[in-house]
Amino acid sequence: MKRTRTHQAADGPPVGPAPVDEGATPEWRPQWRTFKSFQAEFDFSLKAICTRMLERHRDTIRTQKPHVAVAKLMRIIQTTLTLANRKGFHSMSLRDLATESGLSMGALYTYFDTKDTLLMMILGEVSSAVSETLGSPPGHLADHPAERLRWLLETHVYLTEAMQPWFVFAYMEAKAFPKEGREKATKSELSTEKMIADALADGLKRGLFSMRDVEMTASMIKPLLQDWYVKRSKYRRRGISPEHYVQAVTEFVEAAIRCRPEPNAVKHRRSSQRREPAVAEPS
Amino acid sequence: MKRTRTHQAADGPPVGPAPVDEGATPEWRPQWRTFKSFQAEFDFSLKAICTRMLERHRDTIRTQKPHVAVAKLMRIIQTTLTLANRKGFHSMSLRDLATESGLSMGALYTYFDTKDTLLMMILGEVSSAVSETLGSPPGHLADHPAERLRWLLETHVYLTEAMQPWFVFAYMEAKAFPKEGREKATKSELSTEKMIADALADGLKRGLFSMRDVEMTASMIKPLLQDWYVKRSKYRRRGISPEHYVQAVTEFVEAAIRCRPEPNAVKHRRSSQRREPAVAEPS
DNA sequence: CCGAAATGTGAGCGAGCGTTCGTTTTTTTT
DNA sequence: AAAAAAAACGAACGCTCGCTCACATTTCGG
Repeated sequence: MKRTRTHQAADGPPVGPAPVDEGATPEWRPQWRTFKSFQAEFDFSLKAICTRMLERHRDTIRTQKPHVAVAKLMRIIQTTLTLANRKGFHSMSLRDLATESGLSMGALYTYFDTKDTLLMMILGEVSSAVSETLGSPPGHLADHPAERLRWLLETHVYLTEAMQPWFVFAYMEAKAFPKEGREKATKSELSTEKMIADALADGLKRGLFSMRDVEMTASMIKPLLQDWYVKRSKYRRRGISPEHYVQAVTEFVEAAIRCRPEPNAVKHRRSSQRREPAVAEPS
Repeated sequence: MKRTRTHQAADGPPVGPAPVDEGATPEWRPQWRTFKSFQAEFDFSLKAICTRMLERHRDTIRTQKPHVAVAKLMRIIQTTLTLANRKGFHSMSLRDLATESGLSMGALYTYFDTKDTLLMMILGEVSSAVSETLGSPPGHLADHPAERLRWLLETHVYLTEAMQPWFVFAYMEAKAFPKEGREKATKSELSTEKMIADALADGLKRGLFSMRDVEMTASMIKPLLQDWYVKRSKYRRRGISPEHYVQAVTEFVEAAIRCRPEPNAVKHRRSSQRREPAVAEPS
């Protein structure tokens, strides 16, 4: 009812590495990835994550057969995320977890030795997912801060979309982490902000952006990215797709830092329709 | 070490209702309030809040003498906010609370009949503080959406600064509210967003702002306001004052929606120094 | 300075928590 | 099909929780 449906490539084929053309200029490169294309590149399905989880904790998990272990882990983790995000991790009892996941109390303890270990296992997957995806931006973006900024926003939204319950979990339970975990969370949080700040500083130096304070601007972009997963249900209710949100945030940020297109850089779509006044959508 | 100290009126006398002039034009009005001026207008000290709290719960609080009740309430609430914001409300035991606040278990129960009641009492003060301050914007802003938007951002930041632990508490414990409270929180959250959206829509209609989607823009401004109290310690570490933050957010938002000064409206300071490129502050 | 009203106290209650472990069930190997 | 290995089970344990209540202490008008 409210959908404006302005995002462009959505529903189209996932934009891969570089199928030349479709537009006009030869140096066109498909910048605007879709969530689908992200999913094609990274596997953050429950199964894939639990498989990695098992490998990382072979010594503590007492179940031998991998396929059995992964299957059970999936049930445990799935249920944990659901219950914890509803009532909080501390309020979720292991009896609840056992009942809902269909395992017994004893069976649970084949996969972790402490409730806190379960928490840390989940947190671990979140933080390694962050460094796997955001840690190594494509090299060809090194000299293009505007593109790199977009890539950061896009990747962050898509990652947190793929692992939404995980990120909500990490975000909400962060203060209860056993110190070691809390520091890990803070560090990862700051490193994202640092990446944004670097792109901003770079663009500022090249005269592409304009802002008063780089660090401050970076720390205002961060909550925009977090809002996507923290308030996911609100956006779902309003029918906002990940692509739609990426576009909205990108436009908002680019306008705020007065982002100008790079002179001889990759061209990005949307440049023609960019400055129209737009129509109000009351209420 | 990092402070840039660009905010103007700070340290100066609190800007009251309307001491004409200081600039040049006669219709100058001091728009940029300080946190101090906010505090002069509203009393959100612990004592004041606990006094209101007592009045609102005279029937459930069994202590007769008001000054005794307020004193004890202050100890209880103060301790609750501290402990709950450190470990979470559910992880805070009433024994902890009793010890830290210097009361006995039994004494606590003179002030509430259930742990959940304590939670709801705190939430109640937060939500009534919101409606008291944000609920009635000064009438003279009715026809000036840009000024109204600023007033909203400013007031929100100052309110949450004055009651920071309260807001963190409400934000973090929201999902554990006994339903009634959860709905209240959601409703108040949405009403703030609605106020922002109204100002945006108004400005758009008058041709002062430019944005693609009003509702979406409003929902991106909200997290910027929440960040102030949720990540308060980060900003404290960096030496950012409330005034500084208000300014940064305002500039960021106004640039994003391409806010233009209203033709024949109140003039606002800062317009001269506004569009300079600024210098990077690396790392 | 008394005595009644108001406050404060903290051991004790049952419930529910995280965790363990002797046992049963299932699976695999022989 | 029997024996061995692996996995699942869930009652039981010690502990902490929210909450109560019979009693001790303080307050204060007369």
